[in-house]
Parts: sequence; structure tokens; C-alpha cells
Amino acid sequence: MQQSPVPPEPPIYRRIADGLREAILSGDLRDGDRLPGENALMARHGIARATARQALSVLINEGLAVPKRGSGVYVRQFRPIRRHGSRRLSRDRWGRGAAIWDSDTEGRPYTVDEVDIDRERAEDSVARVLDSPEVWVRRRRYSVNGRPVQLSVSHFPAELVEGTAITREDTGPGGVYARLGELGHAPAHFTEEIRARMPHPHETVQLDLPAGTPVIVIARVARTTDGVAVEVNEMVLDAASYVLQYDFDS
Amino acid sequence: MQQSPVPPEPPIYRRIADGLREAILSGDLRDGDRLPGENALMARHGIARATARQALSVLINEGLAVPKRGSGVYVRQFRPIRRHGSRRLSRDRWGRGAAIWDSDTEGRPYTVDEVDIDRERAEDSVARVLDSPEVWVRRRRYSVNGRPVQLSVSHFPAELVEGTAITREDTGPGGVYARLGELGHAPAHFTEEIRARMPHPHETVQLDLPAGTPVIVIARVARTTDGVAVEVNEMVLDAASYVLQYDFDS
DNA sequence: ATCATTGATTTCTCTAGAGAAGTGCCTCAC
DNA sequence: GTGAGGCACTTCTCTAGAGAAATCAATGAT
Repeated sequence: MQQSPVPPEPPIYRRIADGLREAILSGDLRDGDRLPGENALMARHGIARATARQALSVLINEGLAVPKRGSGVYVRQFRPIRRHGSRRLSRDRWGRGAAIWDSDTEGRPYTVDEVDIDRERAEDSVARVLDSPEVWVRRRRYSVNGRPVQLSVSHFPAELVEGTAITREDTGPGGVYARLGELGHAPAHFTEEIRARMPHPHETVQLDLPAGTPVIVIARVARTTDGVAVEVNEMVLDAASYVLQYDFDS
Repeated sequence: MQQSPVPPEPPIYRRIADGLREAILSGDLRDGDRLPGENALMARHGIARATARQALSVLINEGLAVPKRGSGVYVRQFRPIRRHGSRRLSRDRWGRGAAIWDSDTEGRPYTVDEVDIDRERAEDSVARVLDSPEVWVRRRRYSVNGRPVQLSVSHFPAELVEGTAITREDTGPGGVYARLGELGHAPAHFTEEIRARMPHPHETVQLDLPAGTPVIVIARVARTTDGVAVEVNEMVLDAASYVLQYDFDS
């Protein structure tokens, strides 16, 4: 009737994982250090290969370690980019030392290494927001220091942007927002919806994500001063590479 | 010298996982449906138990499926709560049908089922922002419909709030922000930093997270009109339960 | 010096089997 | 009808072994 007096101790693979995690979080093992591998764990603990792998897979799925085939398992590093939602409000308004999480200084060289532009039928959710069944779609991939960090898919109402530079690879000075402004539809209000989830397989490939890395998905809607939606942009970010920042008044 | 003409086909466990994922994403298998289990996969594909498990673990780690011990593996469901950053700007300003992602209507009953209040030494990052080595800490867990969805840890400068209701379990009408206002330190500006990562073990326990569920971490700093930081609140959200929304002007 | 090859090491994939532990349904006694 | 017990089924944990594939360093040929 009563609780078992002996709390069952966790399984072997978990005790090993706990030990390694402890070493990582305490700082004994640092960014990029090599963890004991399958063979080392088998020998040290007298266990089967599958059990050693299971222990390591715990840390890998937690995003604390990254396996490199033929080489070893290494401690993961976290050095994010800071992305500001509202530039207007956040512009270093509160000075230095104000951030909770460290991040690399901004202004690192972004490169766009894949661009794809098409006219398509819009998905339901996009068509509803843009109030347009057909859209021009701009797909891009952004990399920093040669590492892909973000996928971006922008949607524009087809009739609105037809024939403009928005439908071409080179959008000209100021980018798509300048072009929208020339059309008399300058974006003035933004809504960003944010989710986090594990990546789909094609995202894992395109962002070159190791196991245990979630993605942050941002769905951003740009509207004119009249409240007309002129762009829907869905961004998929490597969660290990980003810190998002939003500033607002109460 | 040239690329192998035969693209190596993916391993068995991955092909099986791909098939099941397809069934889920296409809608053949829906929220809460039962997937074929280890034994079914072993029989159908003529594979070993470990291989069948590996196929299922792919989907589990992707957050698409949830195992229930002794019962089976089931398709995961996603029915998030919408959390607004800036209430002032977002208040249904753009009418209905404006959201990209579905979410349950707000106003569902929140319950706070664990409260813990202490005076402590602050961590470095918190001490730096609050400019105070000692802090009062309020730890809470929020649940919706009996399911824990959020952990929250609030920090206040110790000298500032000493002796007020902020150091007691019942903070009185209006909550801690009303008390800060009475002290002449009403929060006026907010900065929220957002990350996503896999949960730590204690977060997995406290939020009752299945494998393959990331958490969203929000570090929120509240400041007075003078720019003095009066609260640092770190929230850990079940990523499968939340959509965050931020509205701002360009 | 540079490049190709080789070999040791490592992770990755898979087989075959076994017992533990939790779940859910059915049956049986009351 | 209702509750208790048992049983089938499920996932979970682990052992033992083997070959494939990627990495890295050392070696050897040019």
C-alpha cells in the first residue's frame, strides 16, 4: 500500500550520462573538449557497446554534446547571435552590461548563399493573412562565418508586387522594404509569432544541425499603417546560434 | 575520383522512421493515434528489437511521437497557448484571422501550484543587471488544465523589496508590480531575451516533458522610467505548449 | 616539400536474445 | 454490479558480438 521504501536507482546508462553531464555543467569539461567515447565507457564501466552509446545519446539529445563520426564526442559550444525585434526601442538604450546572456557582437558578416524566387499558390494560413491566393515567394539561406544559421521564406501578395524588383534576385538598394515603400505600402507594424520545436529532416540538412538542436521558428507579418498585410516571412533559426531580444514599454 | 554513382540509401531504421513521419505529416496518423510498436515493426520488417526501437526513437526525439510505457507509442499533439509580449500593442489590434498559427483561446485557468520564496546571493548575470549582490527570489510553477507548462523565477534587489509583501507568499492585490509601484519603482520598460534549448533533467521532471520537447527560455528585465532594473524574471516554457507573440512598430 | 596510401581509432548500424516493469483488459469471486 | 487478481502486451534496459564508414596521423613514394 505504501511507497516502496527503496527508491529504485536509475539505470546504468543514465547514471553514466549524469556523471558526464555533471562534468560538463561544472566546467570540468569545456567547450570543444572530447568526452570519453564508446570504447572508453565500455572498458571503464564494464558494459556493452549499446549501453555506452545510450549514455552518450542522452547528452547528444540534450544538446550538450556533438558526435563526430570517426573522431569522438565533443562538448557543444554556445555562442549565439543577438537578433533584435524592435530596433527602434532596443538601440543600446540601456547601455552595456544589460544583457542576461552573452552573445557575440553584432555586425558579423552575413552571407546569403541560396536564393530562390517563385510565384506560387499560398498555403492557407498565409493566404488568409495576406488576403491573396497567389504569392511571390523569396527563399533564402543565411550563413555566418560559413555556418548556415537561418532559413527564410518571404511571401508577398502576387498582384501587389508583380513586375517589381521584388520578383527578381536583386531587389536593389534598400531591399524589399524600400520597394514596398515606393509602391505606397511601406511596412509600419510588425507582428512576430515565435515557436520552438525539433527540426524537420530537410531543416537538419540545410542548417547542418547536429542532433539535439531545436529550431526557433518566427512567423513575421508586416503591415502598412492602414493595417494591410504586405509580407509574411517565416524564419527557421538554429536555436544554438541565436538569442532573440524584444523591447517594449508597459 | 568522381562521386559514387550510387547514392547510398539511408539505413533501415531511418527508412522506417521516414515512412512513419510521412504518415504523421500527411495526416494518415493523427493526434493521439497509436503508432506500430516495437513488436509490430520487428514482424513487419524482419528486424531486431534494437533497430525497431531506434526507428521509433527518431520520431520521439523529433517531438512527433510520445511513448507510453506498457501501452504504445502515440502521435504527439500541439495545441499551444498564446503569450503576448506587449499587451498594449497587441490587443487584437488587427482583428481576427490574423495569426499564422492556431492557438487555444486565452483566458484558460492558470494555476500556480508551487511557490517558493527565498533571499539568496544572486548569480553573476542577475547581480550585474540588478546591480545588487543579494536578491529575493520567487519561484513558481504554472499549470493549465492540470498540466505544468511554465517555470518562473523572479529576482528582486534585496534592499529594495525588504519587508514588503513581495517577500511573502501573498503579494496582495495587483501582485508584485503593484507593490513595486507603491515603492515608487513602477516597471515601465521591458526587455525580453529568448532562447530555445533541450531541457535540463530537473526541468524535464518539473514540467513533465516527454523526450523530444525543447524548452523556450525567456529572461525578462523590468525597468523603471529612469532605466533602473527592478526585476529579472527567468521563465522556462514547454515549447510544445506555447506560441509567443510580439508586436511593434518599425 | 607534396601527395597518396595505409592502418589504427572512432562512431554508426544491426542482429539475437532475455528479463524487468508498467498498462489495460478480462475473468472470477463476492 | 463491483472489486481483486491475473494475464497478455507493451516499452525499457542490457548483454555480446560484428562489419561498415569516417577520421586522423603516420608512412612512403614522387
